[in-house]
Amino acid sequence: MRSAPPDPVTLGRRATIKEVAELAGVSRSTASRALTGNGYVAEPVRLRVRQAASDLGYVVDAMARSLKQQSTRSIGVLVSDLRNEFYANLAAGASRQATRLGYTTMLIDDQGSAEDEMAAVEAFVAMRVAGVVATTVTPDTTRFLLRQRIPVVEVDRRFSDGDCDAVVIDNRGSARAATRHLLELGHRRIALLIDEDDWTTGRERREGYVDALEAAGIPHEESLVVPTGWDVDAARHAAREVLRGAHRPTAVFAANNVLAEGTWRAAAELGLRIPENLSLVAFDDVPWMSMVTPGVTAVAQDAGAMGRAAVQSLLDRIADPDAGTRTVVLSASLRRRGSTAPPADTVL
Amino acid sequence: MRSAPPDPVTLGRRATIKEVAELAGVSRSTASRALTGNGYVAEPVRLRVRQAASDLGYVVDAMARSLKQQSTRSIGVLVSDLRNEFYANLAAGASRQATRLGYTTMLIDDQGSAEDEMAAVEAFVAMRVAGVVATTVTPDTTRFLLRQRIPVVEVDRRFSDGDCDAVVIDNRGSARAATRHLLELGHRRIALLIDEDDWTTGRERREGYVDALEAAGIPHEESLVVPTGWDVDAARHAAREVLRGAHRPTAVFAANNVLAEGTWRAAAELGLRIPENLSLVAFDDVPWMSMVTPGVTAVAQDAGAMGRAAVQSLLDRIADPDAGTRTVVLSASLRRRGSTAPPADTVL
DNA sequence: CGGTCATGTGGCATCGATCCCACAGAGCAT
DNA sequence: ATGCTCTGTGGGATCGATGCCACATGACCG
Repeated sequence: MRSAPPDPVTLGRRATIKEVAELAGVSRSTASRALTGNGYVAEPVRLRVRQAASDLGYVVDAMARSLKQQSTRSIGVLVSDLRNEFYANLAAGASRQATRLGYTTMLIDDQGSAEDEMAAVEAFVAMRVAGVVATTVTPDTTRFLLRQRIPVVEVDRRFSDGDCDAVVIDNRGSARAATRHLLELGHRRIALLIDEDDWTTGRERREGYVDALEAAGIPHEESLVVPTGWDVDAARHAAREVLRGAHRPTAVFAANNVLAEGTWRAAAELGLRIPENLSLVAFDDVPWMSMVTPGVTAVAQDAGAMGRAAVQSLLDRIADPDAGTRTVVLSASLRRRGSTAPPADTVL
Repeated sequence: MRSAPPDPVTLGRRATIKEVAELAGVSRSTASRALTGNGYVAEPVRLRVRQAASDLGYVVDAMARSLKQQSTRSIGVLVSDLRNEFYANLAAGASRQATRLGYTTMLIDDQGSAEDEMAAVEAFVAMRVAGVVATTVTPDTTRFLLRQRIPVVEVDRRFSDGDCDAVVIDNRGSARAATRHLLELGHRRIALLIDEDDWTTGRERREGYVDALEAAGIPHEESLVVPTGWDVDAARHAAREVLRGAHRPTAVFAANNVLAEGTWRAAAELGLRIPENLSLVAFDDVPWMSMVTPGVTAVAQDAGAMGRAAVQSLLDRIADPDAGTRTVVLSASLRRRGSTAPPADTVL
């Protein structure tokens, strides 16, 4: 029976700073100073300690550290659905920015459910995260975190106006620009396909649509605002209804990428050619919109930038907890593609 | 000066179990038992403690708990690029499964960089995660974690054959099926567009392609295997080169969704009609492939299922650290769409 | 009435890292 | 010599929750 040398890394338990200190022949205090760089340590001692740590494969126990320091270097990121590219890009931007600034990220996908969301933030509180970036679905979430004195940045949509920082895009202005684009092409009957009204995103997009119509002196026709469910099929059915009639709109403004997909499929099913028979503008540019023929004109919001900005805001807030709350409004741009053209029966 | 009642939640620090115990008029031990449910507590006492906890907004300190218990209920998930839908779906599947099983997730996007990857796993070790699910880019990552005695499950690609559990799909078989589909349609000159060979994914897809050709008795022509970079532009250029010649292939098998996008764009630029002038099969089905006309025939792998399976494997491993390592191979299916048809000059 | 058991409760050490404080020794000026 | 500063090190309390163990109470039996 060969006996392997007792390798503290491969065999025993995980090394602690006490073991590092013993191996280096110093006290725990000195080892701690040598490794963290806080306080005096003679150079040769520092080297000895570092060597011992690496020999033992020592990695600091973040639990013990933050218990003592009463603070962590991690933030919580909460999104509604990672499978949706918008949230995925948002999360990626946030996570990378956090890493860059020396924080680790706890990311939770709450599936858009209020219950899961509350469970998620409880986990964040338990982990004593330094702050949270979230696309919430109820105002309770932010309220709960603020009661626990944990800074929050709401992203994409606002629920707690003024009570916390936020990062959003100019939904109203972008929706107005998209609608104006259609008006300038000569469209007069423009349908708005929209899934909800409770969040600032939906409400503001609708307001922007109305703004543009009013500015053009066009009466706001209630039947052209089409409420629908949140998934592709619901949107497809709703679009089919509104596009079937003889007096159908000449253009559709879809308030998000899912609704745009539904509209696109409905048009194909009805044999409507885009843009000859129907113009289409989408809110939220996603890859398929530039892959199809013709490409879909869309409002492009930079989700990654929103994530980065949110983390930046959060860390600013952590650095100065008493500053006034701030809302960062990012701009979005309209990407013109082939799906929008003057209506067939119009001469400009 | 009005003096507000001293509200422990809104004002002071975060409540500790000691404060809960005092408010309930019991000892810390009893409070702990009442809240965790381990050990005897009389029913009225339990209620009093729970009430006190909720009055104070008490949330357990996960740091202190896991320091004491020497274990955590969180796992690390490491992916290469959240902006890529494949990884986003994988992460979503993993995260949801973990939540379902009572674990929290630390998710890190390492941008496909070996350095970031090592930093990420150091953070995981520091947080004392119970295990890690990762799409790694070097064998070092897994090795490092295993040395720290942290269970690892490699997903999508394997680097540490046999040393740890893994969840992959049947790349070779799926690539074989995709190639065979083209052969059955009558194609004989089939190009393979591929970006790398170092990972098991690329290597196995290539092997599957070769398998199918050999089985059909078709000589493997070296010039039809086209190596390219990893982004859309590189793929587009490479595809343009191979599709330009007179003696061009009648079909292209793109080894992932990015390469398929490049091929699609190159074909459009060259005025090649799909499927009349060129058939296209992709590995990894993504939404645009069913939005464009014609739809793109593709091997669909269920990334969410891979994430779920990986977390399941990880928790199995945590439950039984000494079991033999296991590799779960998920199947993928070929979705036939309009982009594949018999070559123009062939009569079947 | 003493002993045993079941049911509850509290004291206290413990997890690992940090950091305040005390102190040692060296160098230097008074 | 005494007092002072500067550099460097170690002792020990501390963070919050847990869970072992000892002990208290009451019921019940022999």
